[in-house]
Amino acid sequence: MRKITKEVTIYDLAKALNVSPTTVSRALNDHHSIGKDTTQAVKKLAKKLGYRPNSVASSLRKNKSNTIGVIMPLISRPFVASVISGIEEEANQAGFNVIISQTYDSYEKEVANAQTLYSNRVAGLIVSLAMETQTYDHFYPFMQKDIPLVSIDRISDELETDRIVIDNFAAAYKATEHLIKMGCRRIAHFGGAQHRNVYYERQQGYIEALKHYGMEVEDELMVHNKLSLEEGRESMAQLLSLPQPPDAVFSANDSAAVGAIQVAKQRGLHIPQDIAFVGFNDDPISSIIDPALTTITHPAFEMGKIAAQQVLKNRENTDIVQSQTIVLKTELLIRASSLRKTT
Amino acid sequence: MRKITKEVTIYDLAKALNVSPTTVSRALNDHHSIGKDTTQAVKKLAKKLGYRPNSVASSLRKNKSNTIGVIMPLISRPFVASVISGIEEEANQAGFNVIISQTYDSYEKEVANAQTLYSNRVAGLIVSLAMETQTYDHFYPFMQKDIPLVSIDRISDELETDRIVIDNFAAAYKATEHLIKMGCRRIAHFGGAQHRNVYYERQQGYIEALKHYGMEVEDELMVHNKLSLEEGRESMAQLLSLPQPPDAVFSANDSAAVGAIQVAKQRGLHIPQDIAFVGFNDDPISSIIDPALTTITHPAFEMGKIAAQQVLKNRENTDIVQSQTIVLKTELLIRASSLRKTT
DNA sequence: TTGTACGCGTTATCAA
DNA sequence: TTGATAACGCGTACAA
Repeated sequence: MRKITKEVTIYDLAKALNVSPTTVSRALNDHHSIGKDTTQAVKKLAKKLGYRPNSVASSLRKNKSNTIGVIMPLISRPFVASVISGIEEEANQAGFNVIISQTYDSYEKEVANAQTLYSNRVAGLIVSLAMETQTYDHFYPFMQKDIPLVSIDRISDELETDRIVIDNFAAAYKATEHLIKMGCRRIAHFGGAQHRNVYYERQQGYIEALKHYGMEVEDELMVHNKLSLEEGRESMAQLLSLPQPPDAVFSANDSAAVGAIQVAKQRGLHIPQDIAFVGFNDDPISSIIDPALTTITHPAFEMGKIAAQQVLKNRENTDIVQSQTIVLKTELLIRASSLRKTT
Repeated sequence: MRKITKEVTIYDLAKALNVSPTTVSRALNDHHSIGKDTTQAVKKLAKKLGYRPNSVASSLRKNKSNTIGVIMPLISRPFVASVISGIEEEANQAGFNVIISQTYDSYEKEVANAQTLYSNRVAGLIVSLAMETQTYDHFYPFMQKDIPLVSIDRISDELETDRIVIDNFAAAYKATEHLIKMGCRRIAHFGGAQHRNVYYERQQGYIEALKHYGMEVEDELMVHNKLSLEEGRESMAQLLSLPQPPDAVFSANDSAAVGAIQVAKQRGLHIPQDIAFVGFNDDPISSIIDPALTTITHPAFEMGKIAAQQVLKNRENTDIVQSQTIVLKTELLIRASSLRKTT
């Protein structure tokens, strides 16, 4: 039979040491006003008796927990997993925990998650919006209570928060320009939902590069799908059945690009001679596919760290501060899938 | 200037409706003893006033939160990400949240995470042990307080908890047997740290299969590394420089197998004719590498769901129940990397 | 079916 | 440098 031991509280410590609970509380929190010996004695006894701080009680009293809430579309995406690791690292260093929740790109789930995290009185919230989301009222309670709110990657103009993003437009422009310089003349694009900033901006970067180099922007070469491996395959098949198929694809993510490469290979096309590919994200699969996929690198871990830093920084800040937008650098990582010639 | 609105509490609702806070509390929790009209009126007003339950206060009062703690080695591993999704799905359905923490396979991190989760009074804990961990005292407080504790995948004999695992021995046996039946005669093995059950069992399955088919178990063919892609490469290079290199590799995970395949291809070896490969986990990269990697499928999502179910089931259970071990099925997924002949 | 009164463990406030 | 006291918001024994 297991023994259910009663919890040790600061009262128990106080009694045993003949001091007040206040003193114990302060000692445990390294309050400056407590004598060194007292502090040491308290900590020593706490250790001896196996005292475990009850952060629930502390959170209630302070009306704020030591937990940062995180809402992400899907943690199994390598990009997202890295972002979370970055958040965790920074949060843990500051003694904060992280509650992670997934939306599966559903608006409903996002609303539910936001409410739950609010109920848990998270000290801050880091969000990457669900694909579906187009209204933002569910974040209003956080803003009303001045709970730091930071958007990552997938943001919205209608949601005024600190933002950690990359320059999707520039990255896409660079990717497309690279294909052009490699001699590609009919460049297709796989894009995602256009109401989500990242996909819109990537498509705009693509379009702008084409225009700048005097190439036509053709609707039949701009495909919108869910950017899964499967849909990448389907879209590729569709493009290859055009009277004039493309000689390159710039995909808004790696999964779809990899699917497309698989189809192209099956059809006996030579990559990159017959058709070149550029993806986006630098997921692990991008370096495994053969030929290796040229892609855009994302500083995901860094983005997570900065997001957590912003939350921690804004934590005590009741002032009216302008929301910040931090834009991180991306790089074009050239690999075999697009390297038609060496410059 | 943002307004900091005061929180709406059950007291506010009570006053407005001229009932007691008790009634409000019960109504919100659908307590049977409260009249239908009262309940409805309370809920309606709660919605109108934007009442948000304070789960921190509730947790303190009940001395138990509605949060399940999760400790995993590294969430960016596809297997782990799936497990977490399974946990989340089940937990959310029951109105529970999930706090996720990573150990990065470090013992110290694991201890710290356990303490933090304990301080947060999680309602249960789901753990997949860090590679380093060899002592288990940090889980003792949970057992003492009868907080449901469930181990997943990476377990220990010394840690008596419910367990959700796969039959690593059988899976490894099947994988090795498959290679034998494909005509391989010098089968190497990539294994991980042997004090961690999963890697030990996989190696034992490998050894047992060799023995059963009258093949010799050679030390030089059993390589232990960290099973990363990079170390897979190194180990492969090393094996290929043997006087008698292997004609097959059974790797305890996919990453190392993929690295090995890359090296074999670079050396001009034909796969699977010259050398065959089997991995473990069915990670996304296993189907992207060319030739596609034969591997063992893991019901990761399912394992997560069951783990959460166990936690929820044991939640109110102060009885002395024997800890359960649930073993899930794996499958050998045969792909081109090992298919030397069709049977 | 509803209400009264208390306590969960901690910290903020004010006083000493 | 320390202490007494109240309060955070909720749930529950007990009473009505």
